[in-house]
Amino acid sequence: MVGLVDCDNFFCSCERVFRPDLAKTPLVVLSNNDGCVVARSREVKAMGIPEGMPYYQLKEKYPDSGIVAFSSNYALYADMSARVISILRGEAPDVIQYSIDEAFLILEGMEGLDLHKWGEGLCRKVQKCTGMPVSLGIASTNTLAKMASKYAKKYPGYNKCCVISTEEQRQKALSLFPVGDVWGIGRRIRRKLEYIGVNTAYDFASLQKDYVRRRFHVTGERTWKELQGIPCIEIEGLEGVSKKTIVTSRSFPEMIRELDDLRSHVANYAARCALKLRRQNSVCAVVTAFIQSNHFREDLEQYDGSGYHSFSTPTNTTNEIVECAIRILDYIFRKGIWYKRAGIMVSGITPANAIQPDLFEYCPERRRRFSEVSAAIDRINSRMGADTVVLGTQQYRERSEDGKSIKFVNAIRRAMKSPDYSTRLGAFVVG
DNA sequence: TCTGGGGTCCTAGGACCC
DNA sequence: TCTGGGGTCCTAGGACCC
Repeated sequence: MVGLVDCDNFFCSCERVFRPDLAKTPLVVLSNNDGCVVARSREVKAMGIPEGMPYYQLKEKYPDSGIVAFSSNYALYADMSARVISILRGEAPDVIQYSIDEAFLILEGMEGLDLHKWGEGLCRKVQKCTGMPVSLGIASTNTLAKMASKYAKKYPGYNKCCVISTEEQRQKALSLFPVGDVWGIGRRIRRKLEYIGVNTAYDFASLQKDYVRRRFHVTGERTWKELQGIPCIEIEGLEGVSKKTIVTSRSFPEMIRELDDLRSHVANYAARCALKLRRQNSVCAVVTAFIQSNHFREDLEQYDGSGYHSFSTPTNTTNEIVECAIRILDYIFRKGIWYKRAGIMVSGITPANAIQPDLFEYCPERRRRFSEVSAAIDRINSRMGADTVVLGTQQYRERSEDGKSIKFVNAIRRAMKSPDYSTRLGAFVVG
């Protein structure tokens, strides 16, 4: 059997752990730049407010709702996630973290145990030790465990833990479950299925295997099998697995038209990608940069530009990746466009300890020096705080009216961020 | 005025190889 | 005029997930 632990309204619950006064208050957490709603408390969901609603629309449509909004506080969420996972590791035979707020539990060697009772106890313990409310689904496959966790979340009668172990339970669970809520069935496939009269997970599981294979390919067939109770979807954990592509991209709080300002953003995203590469001990062979106009503003000229560059010898140094990104930016930049978003992607990722140098162009001395600079930057920033040391191009400049003085400013708007309660002592110092 | 960010896998089709 | 068979690698686009 496998279990799936899912934190309830994770981001909102993180905020509530340190603000118990908001336990019953409708709560939302916003995306970068306080753009749109990315997490909703139970009360907000009950009001029918959809995920992804722009924050300004929320304020317009629900002016007196008493909804409290938070900017996203990723340091807090990452730390709360680690706390929950560490409790799970102490209780379950094996734990695979699947996302920031979910983990699969491999429940081998627990035959004969009352799994429901065990699960209830586990959820209680997580809540007690971390303050995080979680729901647990237990079944014979990952897809069924996911389904069970949704039942556990939805119906208080399960007391946070739902087990699907008998054939009878499986059939009942399937027949009451909307097909679009099945893990692996997204919007597109749901529409196709509903068109042919398949509305529940039970309907889907009742289709002929060959038909499912033909219409929905291997991925659809796997989901179909998992619903029958035949495990065939492997889970890869978050930890230790090297990413194959790494992206850093952001929307800007305001639109930008100057190349100079775009450069600061692009340099920062490139530096961030380089850091992520070094953290997983990798190098990349390809850097891609892209810039986009504001797609919501149909009245303005639209432009999506992108370009890439391949290194003859793969690298992870900040200097090289930033330099390369800026060069691409200069090439794809078009004057007169109001830009709203930019990003950097690194790909062609391989282990840093197995670099294949270019036969003719590789300059070991140059590379060695850049590597040392990056290593020094990492050491300083890990001790003194992120971005204590950055390259000159990474600084966000704001010119004064007369153009004489330059001020360095923050790039992302987070007007309603909570303090970093669990990771900075200073968070508790008033004033 | 204000609209997020980061990933993976699969398939089809083209290029190329022997 | 006739024109095989089998395979790999790469890429773009689609679909999904959180």
